[in-house]
Amino acid sequence: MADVSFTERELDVMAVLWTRGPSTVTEVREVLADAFAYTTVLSVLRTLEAKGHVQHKAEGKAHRYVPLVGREAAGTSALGRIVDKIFGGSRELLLTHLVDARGVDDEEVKRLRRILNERLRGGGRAVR
Amino acid sequence: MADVSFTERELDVMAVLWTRGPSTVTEVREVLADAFAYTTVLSVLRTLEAKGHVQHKAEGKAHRYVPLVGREAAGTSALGRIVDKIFGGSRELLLTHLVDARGVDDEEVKRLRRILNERLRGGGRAVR
DNA sequence: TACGATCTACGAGAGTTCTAGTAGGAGACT
DNA sequence: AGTCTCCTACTAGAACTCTCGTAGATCGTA
Repeated sequence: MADVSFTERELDVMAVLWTRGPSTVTEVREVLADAFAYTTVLSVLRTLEAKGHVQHKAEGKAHRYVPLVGREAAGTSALGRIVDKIFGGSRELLLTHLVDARGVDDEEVKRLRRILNERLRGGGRAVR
Repeated sequence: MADVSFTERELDVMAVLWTRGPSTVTEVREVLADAFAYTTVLSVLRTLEAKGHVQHKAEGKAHRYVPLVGREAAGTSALGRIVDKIFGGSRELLLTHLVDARGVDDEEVKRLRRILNERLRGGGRAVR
């Protein structure tokens, strides 16, 4: 699989496509937190397309952009980098950090634990 | 706190400082996976210093660079960005992803669960 | 002192990222 | 047909990133 990494701005745009689904420039622009020129958003989308991360289909005279890379692939890539470079390869350290973050209460920790339990209860796949 | 984000190469170098501790250019260079010119590594370190992420102290005629930003801060920043942008704010989704990664066996999942249990057993701090 | 090794400071070129302006096409309305 | 609006294509400049070369300082040693 090709490298799936995004620049800051590209990630902003991909985030919109992931949550909203296929969108036009105008739609993406409306969702973005900061105000950018229409052409700025268009440029980012075109760059993403050039890199093969999105694709467009005509819709009237506009283009609707469809993400070709899912959250999964992007997440795998980004998380891998973080685990390696920042947490020295330790997933434990990363998890510790995750639950020490502000705003994580016991309820959430329990939900997280449930995920692990389900994974252990055979919900998870075997090690390949 | 100032923005704690690193470019790819800066992160490579910070990773060395985090694992090895304060290091000279030569030391960092030896640890880096890819072969870079001495001056390349020096430049990265100088850039990091200009941004306030590291500091140096003289040691003989060489400089020893000390990280001013810890794994913690960098991790918080990077993880926050990923949770927000890629996993739509869901730490659960991130964790699911983390344990679905290749190479994660049941033993590791149990270790991770232990971390959560300890956190619940009051090892964790109260919610501020 | 002269030489070689080592190290920093500075400069710079190539490539990427970020932002947005301008030009021009196409549909809608008068 | 003329004009307004919306949209894409193209262009471009400023800033940043990545890499490394060259110059010059310093230290140890012959």
